[in-house]
Amino acid sequence: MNILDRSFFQRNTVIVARDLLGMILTKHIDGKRLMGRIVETEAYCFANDPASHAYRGKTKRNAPMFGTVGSVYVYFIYGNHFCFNIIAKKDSPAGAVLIRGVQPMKGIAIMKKHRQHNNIYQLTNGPGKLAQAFNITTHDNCIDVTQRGTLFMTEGTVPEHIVATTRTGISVGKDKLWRFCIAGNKWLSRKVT
DNA sequence: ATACTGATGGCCT
DNA sequence: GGCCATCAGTATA
Repeated sequence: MNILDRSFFQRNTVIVARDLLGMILTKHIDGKRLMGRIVETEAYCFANDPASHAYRGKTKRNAPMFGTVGSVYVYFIYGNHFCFNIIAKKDSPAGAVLIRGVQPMKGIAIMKKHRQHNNIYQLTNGPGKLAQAFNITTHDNCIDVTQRGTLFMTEGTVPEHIVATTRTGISVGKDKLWRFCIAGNKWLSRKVT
C-alpha cells in the first residue's frame, strides 16, 4: 500500500477532504495495528469560513492548522472528546480536514476495548468515537502522517459513490457543502439526506 | 423514529 | 464566564 505523500495534502482543503474518502488510516499501538477506511470527512478552511477554528486567526489551540500539510491537528471538545484532523491547504495559511467516520478493518478487538462497546457499528461512526477507538489524543498533535510512524495514511479503494452535505454541529457556514460521505456506508456519523 | 439534556474541561474574549 | 467541529442516555410518540 502506498503511503499518501505530502503533495496529496498540498492541495485545496475541500478537494483533499473529498479525496480522503476510501483511504486507509493506520495506527500502531504497542506493536498492534489498528486500521480503518475513511468514510466521512469535513473541510475547514480559513478565509470565508466562519465555522473554522482558524477563521479568527492563530491561537494556541489552532496553531497546528497553520503548520505543515500532512500533519495532525487534534483538539479537545465538550470536556469529553477528541477530534482528529489532518492539515491540508494550498495558497492559504490554514486549513484542515476533520475525519468523522471510518470503517474498522483491523484491530477491532482493541477498538472495542478502547470504546467499551461491542457493537461494531458504534465503534468509529463519529469523530469522538473514532478518536477513542484509535486512542488519538492531543498527544498525537503535529505528527507527520506522511511518514510510516505510529500514525499514517495509505491508499485505499476508490469510493463507490460520494455525497456532499452541509457540515455537522456548526451554527455558521451552513452554506458550504463541505462534508463528504461514502453514500450508504454503515459508519457514517449520521444519515445523509 | 426524533428531541432534549447532562457530562466535563480547556481555551478564548 | 461562555462557548463548543460530541456522545450516551432518557423521554416521548
